[in-house]
Amino acid sequence: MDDVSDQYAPEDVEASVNAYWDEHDAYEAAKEAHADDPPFFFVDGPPYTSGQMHLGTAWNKTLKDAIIRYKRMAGYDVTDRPGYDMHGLPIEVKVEEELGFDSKKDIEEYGMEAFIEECKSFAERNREKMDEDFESIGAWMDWDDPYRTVSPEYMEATWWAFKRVHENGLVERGKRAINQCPRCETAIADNEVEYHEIESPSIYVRFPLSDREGSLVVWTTTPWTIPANEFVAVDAEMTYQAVDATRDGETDRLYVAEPCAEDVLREGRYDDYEVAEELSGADLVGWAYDHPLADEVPDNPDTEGTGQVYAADYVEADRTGLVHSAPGHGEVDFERGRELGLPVFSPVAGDGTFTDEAGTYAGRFVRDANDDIIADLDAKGYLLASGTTTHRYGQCWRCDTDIVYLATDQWFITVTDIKNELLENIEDSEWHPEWARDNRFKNFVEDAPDWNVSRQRYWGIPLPIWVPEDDPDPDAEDILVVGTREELAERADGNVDPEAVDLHRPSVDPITITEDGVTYERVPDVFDVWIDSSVATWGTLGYPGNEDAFDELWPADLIVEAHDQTRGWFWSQLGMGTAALGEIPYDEVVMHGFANDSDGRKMSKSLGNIVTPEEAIDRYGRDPLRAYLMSHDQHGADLSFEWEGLAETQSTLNIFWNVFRFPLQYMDLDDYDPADASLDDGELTVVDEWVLSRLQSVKAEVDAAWDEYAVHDACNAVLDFVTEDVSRFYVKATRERMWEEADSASKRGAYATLATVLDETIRLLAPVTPYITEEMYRTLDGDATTVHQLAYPTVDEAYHDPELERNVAVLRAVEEAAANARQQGGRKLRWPVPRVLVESDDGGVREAVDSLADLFGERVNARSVAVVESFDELVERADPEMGVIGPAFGGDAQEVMAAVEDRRREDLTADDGETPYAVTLDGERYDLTAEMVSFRAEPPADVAGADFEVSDDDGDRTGGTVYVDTSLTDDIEAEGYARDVVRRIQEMRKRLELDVDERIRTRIDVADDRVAAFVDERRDLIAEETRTAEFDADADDLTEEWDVEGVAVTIGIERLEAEQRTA
RNA sequence: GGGCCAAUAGCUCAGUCAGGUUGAGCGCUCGGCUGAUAACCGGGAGGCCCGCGGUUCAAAUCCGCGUUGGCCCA
Repeated sequence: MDDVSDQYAPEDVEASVNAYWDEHDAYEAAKEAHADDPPFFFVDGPPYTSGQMHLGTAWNKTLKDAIIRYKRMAGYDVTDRPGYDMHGLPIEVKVEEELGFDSKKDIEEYGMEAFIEECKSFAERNREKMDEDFESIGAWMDWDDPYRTVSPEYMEATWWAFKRVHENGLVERGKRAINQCPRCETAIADNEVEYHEIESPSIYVRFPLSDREGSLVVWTTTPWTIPANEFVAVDAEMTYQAVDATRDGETDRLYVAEPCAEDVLREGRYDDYEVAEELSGADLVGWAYDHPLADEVPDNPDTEGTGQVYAADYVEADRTGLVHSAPGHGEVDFERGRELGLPVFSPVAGDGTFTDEAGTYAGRFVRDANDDIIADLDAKGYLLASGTTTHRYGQCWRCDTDIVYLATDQWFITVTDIKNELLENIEDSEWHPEWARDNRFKNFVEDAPDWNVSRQRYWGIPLPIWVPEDDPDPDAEDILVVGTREELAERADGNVDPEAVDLHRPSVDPITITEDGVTYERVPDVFDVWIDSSVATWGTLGYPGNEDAFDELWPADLIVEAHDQTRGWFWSQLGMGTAALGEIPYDEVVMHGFANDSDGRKMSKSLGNIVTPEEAIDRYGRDPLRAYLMSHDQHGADLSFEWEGLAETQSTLNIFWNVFRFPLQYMDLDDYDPADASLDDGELTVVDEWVLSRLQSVKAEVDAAWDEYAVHDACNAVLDFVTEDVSRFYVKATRERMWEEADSASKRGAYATLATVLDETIRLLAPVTPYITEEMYRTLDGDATTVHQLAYPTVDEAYHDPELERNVAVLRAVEEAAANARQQGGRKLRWPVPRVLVESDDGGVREAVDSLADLFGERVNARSVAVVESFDELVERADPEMGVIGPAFGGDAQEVMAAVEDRRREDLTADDGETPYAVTLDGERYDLTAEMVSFRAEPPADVAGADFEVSDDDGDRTGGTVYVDTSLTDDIEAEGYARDVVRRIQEMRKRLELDVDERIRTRIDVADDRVAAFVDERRDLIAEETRTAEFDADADDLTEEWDVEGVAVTIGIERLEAEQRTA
């Protein structure tokens, strides 16, 4: 116990605990201790291995770690396998950057296999770094065996699932409108598209009508989609106008929506116009027009149905009210085109260049061709107006390249076919907070489109789809989907070793399968990386390779992620779980928030407001950071990171440290072992009983909080208990008992109580602050290898006494008021007061104080305590009412006022009963009416009062007033001065660094004779309190002059010779 | 453009579901305590509860419309 540091130094504690954990395999011990407990299947949402830990991931892993530690202590065998998401475009893009690549061509030239190797080693390097990061914040997970999405077993889990999805009839190949990143040359999912403001062309184009005079006017920001225009959409309900517009003497007939007419004509710089006709949108349907770029793009399908007006629900009265529609370049256009049975024309390649189908524009990058297209339209007289506009536009989430919308052939999981099942399965999961599921997640799932799972890339899990070699566009029933490596080995042409095969590209690419005379080859695509993590619940268990664990554990009991995962992992798992197995793969979800900067803004490089976990740990330590993060709302609310808040948390833990350290030296002196503490040994006082009861209440509160995974409530309840109840009240009330030299039942009771409180508090906080609690546990007990293998404390009703808790709550409110009154009376706590009166009209309050009167008297340092319903010594003093006195007495009013002011009621009361009150001035009597004087009740001289307030059993407020009599007697002065002297001697002892029990020689010279007499009178008390063996005028190891209440007191102390030091 | 969440003391947050005198911690300031002492405790100052409407005897709380921030979607 000697090596417990005076000051809570997180870095020292954490370093020593870390070394201890390593040396004693504490993590393994904790796991082993609960190996036979019922299982708890936690699944780690795999972080992506493209970067290092930031504050948000630190929060996430800390929360998971706290829950895992708690669950373990609560008696579960917890699955704690961490995971890493290691495939995907983001890593490819980083590696491309490292290698200086610009396009897929560079990759092909470098060699696919070499490139994939680079991606793999990049992901592995990052993973190892992240292992260290997560371990560095104390996350106890199975770092020796994380699941990695690149491992053959894990990849197999996706194949297996996808095969199930196919068997369920939910795999489909088809043309869809997709987002294409022209740089990465792959389709990207809707949720991989990020939106930003860009400047684009803004053009108004005339589409000349075929069968009548005039033109339709459309507006677009993507001139490059006009070559693929196939129809114009109108709102059937909207009113359209035929407008004869005149410019430079020429008149054009233009068709636009009525609300848009004026704007369009202004844009077209027409001088004048006349409305020739009004029509509904429905009237326009079926009208044919000539494609304005028919000459330039001869391949644009000129079939039955194209080049016409149709109604569509995506039309708004915006710009022109007529919408240029190109099914090959937009999702809504695509859907409507499909309904109408129109062909899909998308003359753009994956790299964003026009194909040969685009005629004169072939080979040009689409956005580079905008100007030519505009010029061609202008030359042909179809350009009504041309300018620019800023608007939101999608870009690739990884390389920030603006996307192009294309219609290409992709592989889909048709989750829209099972929408109802998805929504039903959501109901099987419990979310914290609830609104995240019922509002946010449900809305998202309702709107979710089919899942495009194919990516035309390299670093990913290859699609396990084989298609007939002579049928590149097969129906779903004509494809083969392989579910396992074993199956691949069985069905493949040629030899495949299931143990050795690397499922990555390019090694799987050449594998063919021949069945029933048809040879199949693998489609070259890889999976969308969201597929990888979507199978994490069984991937974690090594399924399908390992079936036992799956049968026992699946589905997951709990997952824990931030709110961005509604669209991510929460969704992908629901989608995959439902499509493959018909079930949601997790039972409970904790959705936490984001770590923002102190202004609530996102931390970002560009804002320069990033706080790293490393910096936070360097400045304040791991436990303080963990406790700080955990003390904030864990259910969906964002955190605004504040350095001051972190500092505050550290000082809270410092209080915990002090509470822990305080009894050690006394226990040490008495050879008391806190590990053997028993509440049956010694005598429990009312404060002991109280703090033990509070401990039961706190455990009940903490238990309820953990049930909801409200880690913040659990953490704060314990920390509040430590600071508020243990430090501020219990320790203060118990100090003197520990200071007693002789062994006593009371002291042993105090030791046992504090040892019990510490033991349980340590265990209650262990999940959140693992280092400091381990250090404390090792100091106090250390019997088990680690505190984290012990059982989480539970409520012991035998020590629960709610009535006592209520009474003490009243006592504390009253005590606070007494301190206030003392301050008003100018009497510091060290000086006793003759009496304290508690006045309350509430019987419950009086009973509470009565029941604890002795304790109360001690705490407020009062010689006597009285509890009364009303304090009968209050003095009513007069306030003259000048509004009445003035008019009544005229010139004498000022003197009357002075005579009335502050007089006691009985002194003012007229003795003849003629009038209520009277005063006499220079022998002349002035009668006063009741209206002329008001009274206020005041305590008598030397008594100060202060109000207090408490809540009663029904939660209503009640209270009263505390009166402190601060009058002095010789006896009180003597004790006051003596205690002032004691206090100074103690400080000097401390300065000399004397042992607590070391005896001294003391000299006291008081400059004032009266005070000197008081001090002399109490020499015994002083000697006892300061362990003074004798008073000696020559004691001078340390001499100091003090000012005690304005009197100079010179004090000297001296060590005794060695043999005399202990009595 | 749409959905969800948040906005309360200088700062971080309770209180909002179930309407009934806005609380705590930190900071500031004044004081106290003292062998937990580079620790600890008390008093005080400090609030148009984001704004505007509405419901109600009564709104921080319920409803509507906005503003700002966060997340998600288009």
